[in-house]
Amino acid sequence: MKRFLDLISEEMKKAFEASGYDRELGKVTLSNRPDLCEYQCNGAMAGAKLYKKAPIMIAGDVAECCKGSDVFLSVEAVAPGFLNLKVKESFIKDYLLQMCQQEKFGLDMPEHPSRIIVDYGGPNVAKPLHVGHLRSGVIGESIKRIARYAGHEVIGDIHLGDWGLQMGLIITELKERQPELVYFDESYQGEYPQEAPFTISELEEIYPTASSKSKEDAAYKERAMDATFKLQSGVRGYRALWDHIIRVSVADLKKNYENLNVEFDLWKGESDVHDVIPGMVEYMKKEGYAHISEGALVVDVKEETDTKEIPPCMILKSDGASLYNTTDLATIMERMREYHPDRMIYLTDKRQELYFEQVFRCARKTKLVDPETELLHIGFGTMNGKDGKPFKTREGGVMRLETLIKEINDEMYRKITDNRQVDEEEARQTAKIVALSAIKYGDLSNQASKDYIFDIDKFTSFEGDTGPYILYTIVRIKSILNKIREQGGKVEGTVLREADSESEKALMLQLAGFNAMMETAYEETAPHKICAYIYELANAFNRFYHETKIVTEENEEKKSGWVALLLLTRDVLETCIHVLGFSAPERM
RNA sequence: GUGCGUUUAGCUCAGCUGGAUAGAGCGUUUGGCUACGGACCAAAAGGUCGGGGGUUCGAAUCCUCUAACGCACGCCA
Repeated sequence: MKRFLDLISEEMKKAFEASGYDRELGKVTLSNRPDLCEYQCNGAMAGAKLYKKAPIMIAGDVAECCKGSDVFLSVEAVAPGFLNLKVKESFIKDYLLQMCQQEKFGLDMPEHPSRIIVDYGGPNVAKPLHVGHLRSGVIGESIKRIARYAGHEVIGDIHLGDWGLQMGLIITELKERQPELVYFDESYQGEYPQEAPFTISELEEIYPTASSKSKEDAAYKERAMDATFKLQSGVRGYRALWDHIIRVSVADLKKNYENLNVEFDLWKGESDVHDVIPGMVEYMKKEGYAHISEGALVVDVKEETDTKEIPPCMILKSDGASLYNTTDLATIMERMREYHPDRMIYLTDKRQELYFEQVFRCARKTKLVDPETELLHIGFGTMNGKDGKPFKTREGGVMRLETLIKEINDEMYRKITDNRQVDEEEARQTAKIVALSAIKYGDLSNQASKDYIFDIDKFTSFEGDTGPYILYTIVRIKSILNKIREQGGKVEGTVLREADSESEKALMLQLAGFNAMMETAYEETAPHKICAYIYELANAFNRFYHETKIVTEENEEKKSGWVALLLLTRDVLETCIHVLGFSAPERM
């Protein structure tokens, strides 16, 4: 279905053509003077030079040509040459009627859907999720859902950090503590136990302990590196321990991500490409892409047109070990082989921008990907505290994600139960839903690439540009619809009517912009545009609601039209929050 | 040093790819509850868009210089 704005532009272009001017001048945009008009066209001013004519004259000609249009209620030529447009109520109604009948409110599906892999830039196993992991999960989930809604095939891969020195450290520390464990008995031939010899909380304590020990004690670090080597060369007991570590961590990660409404299709990690690395390295050497520089194996990725220095992409360290680059490149290679995606999107902190530039260039140069495969890095900014510095606990440590979520859940529960009687269980559930909207909307309503201030008070507020305000609006609509049902009124099967007030028309115009907004959000991978849209939609609805008595309306036809409008507003809002990754309760 | 990013109201942020009087929210001030949910609505005050120069009929937006802050620049991820 065509965009609403394109239809209007089309009409305006016809008028320019009919008046003897270039039709391309007829581009229409949203009005930036809502007090004067709904839409505007500035083409007359752009054409003034071309036709050596005063803009107002051109505008006048075009306005004259628009008389009797099915689209425009009024077209005014205003000094110095603006064309101020208002659209006919019947035209808007017809557009919304079509929108209701079509799948996805008239959003066009791609002719050739893309296959997209979203890489969430993997948390490390055995380390608790902290606030730094929030953004990649929240933004990644939304980008995934937006792309799916736009008709593409999306595969989300958590891409765990499960293969480096960290694993050797954990194993070493375990050995220190429980050297009698069967995993360390190299002569052992039997089956290993099913149960892991540690819990998730022990694991979370073991890693930092081991990490700090290795920094102070060189011999300890030596043992950890040896353990890493043994693990990677497939020593049975070490592999069995590793399996336990992964299983325990993944179970915990799943629980945490579930709380955030974030899902992954693939739980792959760095370990999955371990076996293909030697072949890839060999290939890069054989084809002459890679060479030794300062002892390390590198691929040059600088280009003639560069204005800055791009260091080479390192494939192997001078000790022959692989590194992050190696696993990322091998992962790209494997993904091409297994899925052949059209596009890979990486979500990480924006500080890794240069790194990904190198890896992407290297993947292209070494032909690991096709020339048309898109590689996109979305670098997001830091989540800061109210002081503008990276978010910390009151004690100054890194805050666990679990803690943060719990704090917000509790705060929301307090607000919901404040001054009213609510069922405890229901209040807890509602608090959880509303809290999630607060966190996600707070994050997504900012541009991803910018740092933002995580202000709990602001995000959990029910007022202003917040998640809870959006939910409140949805719940309010549901409440009205329920009321009408209770009174035996008709809800399903109602049909939209022409607007008969300014606020109703404004609401309808906002709804008509849905497909254009969603297309833009997909193309620009910009969830914040969806937030801005639903905020305006919620405002438009609340304004309309405030001056319209729906339930008590006696003119049944009118009432029925309003109910249809409520349904559409609710559905569009719910669709939008769904792609943002949260949902609305029935009551709050 | 080089490159990238940021700089818009007291605070937190938009600004639809060059248009009219630069918009929201919070906070401040004022008005609206015999409530389809006042968790709302209406209104006021508040801005040399970091600074200079340029392109243009027209610039927060494009170009250039400059300042402050942040980040990144081969064996971490």
